[in-house]
Amino acid sequence: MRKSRQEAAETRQRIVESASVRFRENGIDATALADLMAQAGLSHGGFYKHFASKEQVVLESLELASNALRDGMSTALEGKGGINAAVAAYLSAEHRDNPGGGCPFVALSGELARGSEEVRHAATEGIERLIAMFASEIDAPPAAAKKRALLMVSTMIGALSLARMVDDATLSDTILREARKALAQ
Amino acid sequence: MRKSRQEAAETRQRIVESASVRFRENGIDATALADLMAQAGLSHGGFYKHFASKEQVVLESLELASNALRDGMSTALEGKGGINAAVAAYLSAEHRDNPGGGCPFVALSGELARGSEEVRHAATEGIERLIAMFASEIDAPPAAAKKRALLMVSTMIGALSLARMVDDATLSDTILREARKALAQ
DNA sequence: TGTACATCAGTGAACGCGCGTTCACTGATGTAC
DNA sequence: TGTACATCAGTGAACGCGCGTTCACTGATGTAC
Repeated sequence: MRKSRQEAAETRQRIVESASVRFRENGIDATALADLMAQAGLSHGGFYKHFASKEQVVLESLELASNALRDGMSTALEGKGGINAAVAAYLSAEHRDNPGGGCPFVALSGELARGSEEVRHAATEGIERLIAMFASEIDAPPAAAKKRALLMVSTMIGALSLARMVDDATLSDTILREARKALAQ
Repeated sequence: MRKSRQEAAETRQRIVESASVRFRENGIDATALADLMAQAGLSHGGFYKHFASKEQVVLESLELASNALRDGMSTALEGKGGINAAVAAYLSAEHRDNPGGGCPFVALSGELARGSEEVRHAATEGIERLIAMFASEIDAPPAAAKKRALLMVSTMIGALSLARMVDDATLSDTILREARKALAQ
């Protein structure tokens, strides 16, 4: 049953991808390794042929999700909509309703804050890069731009958190809309 | 070993209190019933003499934490510092470093968003009341005051979430400070 | 290029453990008369 | 007020289950010559 190196590398990538989705959808603790192996089309015993522990796939899938978030924001930022388009994409009903493909810092904030040193470090790096990306698009001296970006990201993350917790669709939409309006340049 | 009705009521209260702290500290899933019963000075078998399920103590402890948060904010709001004092208390290093006694909507945001209908409803009620409390202190027509309060709470929750995830103390402090400055009246 | 052997990706069963929940039991409290 | 009985808060062991992790095994791939 041995697979070629390329196939094995593809399998590994598939596991990380399904992990990054399932973790954001259900939480890290609440996602079993057997679940994400099944999602990747494998039986659960093979997990340890690719990873030393659950912690390791958590780290890699967090990095993947964090990169994907920045890629998405970057695409919006570089289009003609600029910051407003990126904010609108982040604070959209679509993002709210699809946590599995969205911001890991909202979907997993509690678990990341309580995570291991390595997990918190990976989270910090992703957050710093996200902030730097927004800061680079703000027309102000670097220090001021970073502070403004810090605040933008705080409001975006808080608004999305609230919009997901609330079970009242109208209130949830209003939270997103008000945050979008407040952050419009 | 039967206890008097008053003692039993006090025991029940103690369980809810220890649950509300442990859930915010460690997360709901990651907190075992045996843990919070031990915290309340009891063996775990007695849990079901007071509650039908873990879900029930989750609901009651969420309500307790939500009320306690509003009481704290209300005390600050009614002092001479007004909104600025309430915001400063929420966005303080002390709050950041003591999740067990703090805002449940930050400590548990992911788990609440993924929770049962009842859990999400309890969360929504707590959030709406918190927003209404801030709105009532804002000098503007009700609809505008509510929108402004919505935005304030979004920024507060997002900033505290970020400040807790980040492992860089300077960055964490800066996030809190910038949010405080931005929300100053 | 062919051949013989070593490697290792993936399978499926098993492991030990901690969890939520249940249960028989104890003995102090509550109730009926 | 006293007495006899019913109730039930709390204990500690047990339950079934799902989890992360390990393991023996298979057979295709990789390597050495």
